[in-house]
This record gives sequence, structure tokens and C-alpha cells, in this order.
Amino acid sequence: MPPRRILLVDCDAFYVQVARLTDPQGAGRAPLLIVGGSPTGRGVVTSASYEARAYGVRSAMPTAQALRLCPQATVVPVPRSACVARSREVGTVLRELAPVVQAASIDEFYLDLSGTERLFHDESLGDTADRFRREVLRRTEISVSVGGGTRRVIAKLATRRAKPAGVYVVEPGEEQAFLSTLDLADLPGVGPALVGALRKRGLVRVEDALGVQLEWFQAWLGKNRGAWLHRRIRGLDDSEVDPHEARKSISSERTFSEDITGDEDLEMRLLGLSRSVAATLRRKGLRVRTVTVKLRDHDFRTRVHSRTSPEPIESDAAIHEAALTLLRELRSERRVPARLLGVGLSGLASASEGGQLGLFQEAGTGETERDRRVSHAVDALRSRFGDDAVLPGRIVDRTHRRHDPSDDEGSTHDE
DNA sequence: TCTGGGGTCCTAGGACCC
DNA sequence: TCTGGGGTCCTAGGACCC
Repeated sequence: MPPRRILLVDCDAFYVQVARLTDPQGAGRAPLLIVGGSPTGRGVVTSASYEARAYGVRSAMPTAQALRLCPQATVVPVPRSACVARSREVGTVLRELAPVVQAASIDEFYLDLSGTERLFHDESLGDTADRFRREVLRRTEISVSVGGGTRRVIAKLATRRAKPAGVYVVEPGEEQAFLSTLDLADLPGVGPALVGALRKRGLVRVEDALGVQLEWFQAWLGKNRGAWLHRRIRGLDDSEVDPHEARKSISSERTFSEDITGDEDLEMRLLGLSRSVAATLRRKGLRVRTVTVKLRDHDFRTRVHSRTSPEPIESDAAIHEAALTLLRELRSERRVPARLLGVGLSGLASASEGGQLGLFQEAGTGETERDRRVSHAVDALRSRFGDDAVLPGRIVDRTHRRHDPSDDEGSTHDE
């Protein structure tokens, strides 16, 4: 088998680019631009312009801290729906250019070009990458960088060398030499915790770790994780580029502008979150078995409770009831001011495969046929008249969201 | 410094089954 | 009467990524 030909197409400072395209008179004119988080409230930097990065501003940094480093910077909210739309455009162009495309995140696309040599008239992988880069820029106005190699993890690492607006390909056989120039911290999946633990053992560079035995890693980290690290150091990765990978969970969470103390207030917020994830679930034609509630206390301690029902559910009523039970459990264990509340759904199944819903199944889940019909009717009304068309009958939901339909995924700036 | 929101994957212990 | 080992599912927590 000839070596695989994998590309990773990665948008450069994606949120910054989209903010500028969306608001050319405002964000578009600010070289020092920070996207995400309000200047005063809680929130972090989602992305910063290359000019702002020169001041030490980084993603995930509290925005207040970023503004101390770079006080002249302009801060704008994440243009969420514009980002989703622009990401789809990039994906559409790439799927016209390449046979196998997987969207790995909103701004990253893996391409598997194995077997396209003849189709592309033996063009080099680097020339192909540059052709794709220019075509994406021409048709979507989005600047991307492209990394290439024989495996996903190699393409991923190569992309960092390609930034910004460039191409970098690691040729077959050159992988080990390429990796040997890197720190262990550069490897995807090796984060701050593992980096710290490795450093304690005298391991900082990839080269330092190449002599370490598989058995030593496994004795330290466990069988699976030890084997994973041993392979990662060598750039080994047999994961496929899978264009059809299904979503595994749906969640929505909110950090409050000020901590919430009262159970009633929290339960109001829970209702809004439950409705939001349930609506997303049904829009995607899915049902769910496991509901999780996440509570982050004022001291940043994060706790979760989850419950799995024997049969999949989909209605606002059943999902909210499960979430309410879980929230009350969490609160009874530790009743202190809360800074974040979230609802997550996992164990997803297609609603069309759900089969018939007899009395037996209803007994197991607490969801009735009527609950389902009500939720679908509410969905239909909302899609015609907007999100505020229907409010729950018995409870006045003070947390309901504003009219902007693009806002239903939430943003960090709505408070 | 005072820590977002959307995800994926892994681990470990206990229950349960064979 | 006491005791195996493996597999799967569930739950809680955490690391990591963009």
C-alpha cells in the first residue's frame, strides 16, 4: 500500500476573520481585535487577531486580563451564526475538491486524498494543498493554512508550521525527523496535566521520550493510555478520515453574570436549558437515553449527576423532569451559590428507529405519547412564529431568550 | 489572572450477567 | 460453601481540543 495522503485545512484565526467580514466598519477596522467575552463581565477570549497576540493575548484567557495586556484592543462578541454559515461554505468547497472530507471542528477539515494521484495528474501533495488553499480563499474569503502528511496526527502538526496562510507537508519517511524537532507539549492530546507529569520525570522534548520503554509508560499511565503515548511520540496514528461521524452528545450551559443562590432561580434557568437542548435534539431527529445536569459552584468546583432511562425520550416534559430531579440531587448534596448550570444529552438514537411506543415503554421513561405530541406541536409553532410563540402553561419562564433566532446556540455576551 | 461553551475520550468502581 | 474471571453498562470525574 502506498502511504496515505492526508491534509488538514485549518482556518486562520477563524472567529477574527468572520467578525471582520461580518462587520467591516467596526471589527474590520480594528487591527487589535479580541473576539469573545465582555470587557467587564465573566468571559474569555475565543480568538485574537495576530496583532493582539503580539501583546500576549491568547485564546481562553479571561478577557479582562487580555485587556490589561492590550488596553487599546477592540472587543466584539462571537458572531456565532455567521461562523457556522461560513464554516459550511468552506466545507462545501472542500467537498467539491476532495473525495473524503471530515469536519473536525468549526474551523478544521481533514481530507484523505489517498488514491487520487492519477486523478490529480501526479501533482505533489504540497501543490494540491496550495491549490485548495487558494480556491477556498477565492470562493469563501476565508484564509486557511494546510498541513499534509501520511497520517492525521502528522497533518495536524504540519498545519502549525503552515500558519498563517501557508502550506507545510511532511514527506513520507520524514515523520520521525519532523517529530524530533518538537516538544512533548506540542503533541495533540498532551495537555498541561500530562506535560507537568512528564517534566517531573525529566521528559520535555519528543527526543527525550523516544528511549522510554512501552512497559514503563504502561506501568505509569495504565495499559491503554501508556500505549497511546508511546505511539503518539512516534507519530503513529491509524485513525481514518471519516466523513460520516455522528454526533454523540448535545449540551447547553450558561455561566451567570452573578452567582445564583436560590433554588427557584436555578430551576428557572434549568427550564430554559432543558427546552433548548430538547429542541436541538428533535431538530436533528434524535432521541436520548442519558440526561446529565452540571453545576459549577461559586468556588469553581464542578459536579455532575446523570441518569439513563431504559428507553429513549425526546419531549420537553420528560427531559425537563429528569433534569429537575438531577438538579435537586446536586443541590441537596451541596447548597452554595452557583456560577454555572448546564444540561447535556448523550446516548443518542435516531427517532425514526425508535419503534412503536407502547404502554410498557412509557412506564419505563415517564414520557407519554401526549408529551411527544405537545413538543412537536410547540416545535412547529416556534418554527413558524419564532421562539417566543409558545410559553409553558403553568410556569412563566423568565429565562426565555430574545428573538434573534441565531441566538439559540447561546453566546457569552447575552448578559 | 479568576477562570466560556461546544464537544470527545478515558478511567475507575460497582452492578450485573454468564 | 466458597470462589474464578470476563464482558457490558452505568455513574462521576477529569483531561483535552477548538
